[in-house]
Amino acid sequence: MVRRAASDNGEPRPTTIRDVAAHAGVSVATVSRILSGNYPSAPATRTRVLRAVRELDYVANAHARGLAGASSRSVAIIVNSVVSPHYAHVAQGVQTQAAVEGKLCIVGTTGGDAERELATVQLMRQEHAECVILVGNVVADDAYRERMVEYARALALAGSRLVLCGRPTLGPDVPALVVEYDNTGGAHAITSHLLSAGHRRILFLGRRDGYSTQESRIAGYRKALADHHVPHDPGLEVEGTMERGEGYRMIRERLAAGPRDFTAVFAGNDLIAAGARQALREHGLRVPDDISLVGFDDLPPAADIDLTTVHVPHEELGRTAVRMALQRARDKSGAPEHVMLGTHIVIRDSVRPLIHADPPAR
Amino acid sequence: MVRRAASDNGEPRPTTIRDVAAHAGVSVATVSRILSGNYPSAPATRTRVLRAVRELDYVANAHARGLAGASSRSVAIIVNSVVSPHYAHVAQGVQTQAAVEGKLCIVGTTGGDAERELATVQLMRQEHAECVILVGNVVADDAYRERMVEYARALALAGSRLVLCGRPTLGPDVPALVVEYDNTGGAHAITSHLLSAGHRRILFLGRRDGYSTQESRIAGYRKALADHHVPHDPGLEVEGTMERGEGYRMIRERLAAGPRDFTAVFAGNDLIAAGARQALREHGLRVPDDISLVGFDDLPPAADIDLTTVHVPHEELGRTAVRMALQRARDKSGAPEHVMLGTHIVIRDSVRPLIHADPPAR
DNA sequence: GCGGTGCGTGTAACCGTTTACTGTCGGCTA
DNA sequence: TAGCCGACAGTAAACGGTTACACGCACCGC
Repeated sequence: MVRRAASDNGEPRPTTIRDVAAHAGVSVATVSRILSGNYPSAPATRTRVLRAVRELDYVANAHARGLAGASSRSVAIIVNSVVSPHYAHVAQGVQTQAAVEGKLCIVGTTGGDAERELATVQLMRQEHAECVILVGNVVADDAYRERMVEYARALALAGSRLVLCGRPTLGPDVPALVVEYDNTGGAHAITSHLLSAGHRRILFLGRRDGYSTQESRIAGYRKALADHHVPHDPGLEVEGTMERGEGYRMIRERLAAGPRDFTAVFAGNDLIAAGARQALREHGLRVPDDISLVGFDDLPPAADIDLTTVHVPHEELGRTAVRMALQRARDKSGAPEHVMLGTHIVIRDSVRPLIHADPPAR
Repeated sequence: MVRRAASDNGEPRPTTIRDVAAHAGVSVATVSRILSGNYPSAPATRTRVLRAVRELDYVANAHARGLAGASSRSVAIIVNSVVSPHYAHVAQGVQTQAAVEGKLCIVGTTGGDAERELATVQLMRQEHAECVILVGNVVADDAYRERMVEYARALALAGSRLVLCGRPTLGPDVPALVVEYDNTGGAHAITSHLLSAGHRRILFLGRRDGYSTQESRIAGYRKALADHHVPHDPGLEVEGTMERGEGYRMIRERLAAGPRDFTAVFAGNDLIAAGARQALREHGLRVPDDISLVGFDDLPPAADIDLTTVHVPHEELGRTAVRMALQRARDKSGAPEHVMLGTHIVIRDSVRPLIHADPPAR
């Protein structure tokens, strides 16, 4: 069947590689090769083809390319939410590196729901993204883990690499790359900072179970206490989710329940710290004069409220994830499988040395 | 050529629709129809096919689908940056609505650069996204506008709809949908709020030229002054970009330049307001006791600093953009082309009535 | 008993690329 | 001058779906 020329019927359609080939008087293979770049071609032909591309305003169809070619030229990122600064910064890193490598960036959100996360991974599987970057924690029961392992295998089979970004591995024999950051070290450092300032009763606000980043942070907190020979009081670890409102609630309830038995607060992230700060202020306690407060993440609220916190290299995390995955696609053997990025504390103005011992009530 | 079965050679590959068809003992057409949903099919066949899909862990190849089918099932959003709360919230809305409609979400970032924006639109054109949502302002020279119009036509030709989200239209005969929000009304309302509290000398912090949202906001500010018969002093309009640091800088420089000649500050957005607030505080001026301050956007920093501001329905903006575009894809005639979303002021604690007239120095 | 109807399914063309395999041609070597 | 080689370019077979068209068959009314 003869192919329609762009002008021979009423309905216009986007120009295809065949139109370009015809216009330049060459075959489609030649056009394809010249556009792909790295094939030998006569300068004259090359010029003719490029001129045809320009004159016809041709852009290649990504679906056809993805179908025929080996690679989809796209990178997928799956996060809890796009508005949460933590994820947004990682996503920014992913997007940046994707652009550098000439890849498209696809995003999916889960709202923290394990079921939606699994569904989104399937979606990305359909898409044959070159890599699927999973960011953030979900509470993982065994059924979830099992299905995720199955999906990880399927992804590997389809040629895309799964990258776990700041979350626990799936197991030794599951094909996945891991890029994480030093939660324990950061928590240790900032707890030590408080301890060095004389604080002994430090309230920890966050999650204890199921969320690996929080578990690591609390581990760092405990280890710092131990290293400084300060007895560990489980009663100082308060449980709450990672939102601003929860920080507010935790402090409110704690202060309502009895006399204050702590001189410093270590919030599991900056959002919680912001909420906690508000509750403290409403209770007449000013940071840092009356009480010291630190957070974790070094994200927007932190600078605004002069919070001493732990800096997490969020964008670098995203960039590294993409880089690792694509590097591994090129060179199966030489590329790293596991990267740990460092963290460091950022000192602002939310900690004061403890002058005289504030005797704990409890 | 006979098609390989999944097991007949060493290299495994993802299962295709043919594998499913073979496994279920039907033709590929039947599988495709059953999976697409809306075709009549015998219950027995249907069950067999679905079981085969499950047993073989089949997922359709999105590229093949996009190539063969009419629609790409994807939605594209192009923003300045993913970390900026304004864009992040719009993106969240887009993502949410895309998920509801079963579409994939592709994101591109421009960093505010017109050239990158154009390149990103081309990228989305390759992708044949069902709609391309452009958010945010760029300074538009004529060359830019001309190329964008050309791209808009090309997008329309390829069957995807361009949506301009909170940015000026491209012209009457350019195929594009527009969804915007009431900047002028919001600025008018919040300026009136200050005026009603007795303020007469209100410093405006923001951009005057080239950025349509800021231009609309300043127009609302001026109109409110006029409506309240307050003389307009161009000297009270301070020029700066939309970052936090700029708010800080503008206030610093203003206060350093001479005696304070204003009793309230209207910041072009909340970020600027946060920066301004810090500069004011460092200058010994407390908000709201010594000076009133309002912002625009109602984004995260606003609640933290108790800022009275204008609420912009960011997520709704994103959702509406997707909904409009897809609705229009279904029904070319009946769908709206232009939507204006309302804004309203949110009163917190950053404005105080002016008790006695603070005589302007200038 | 026969054409009509409609449901359910199969056949195969097509979507727009990439790329393995062939072919051509000019120039160089022996 | 024959033979070979390398540089370019063309032919056509994939890639994995969707869907127009054709077809078989059960059931209907006459």
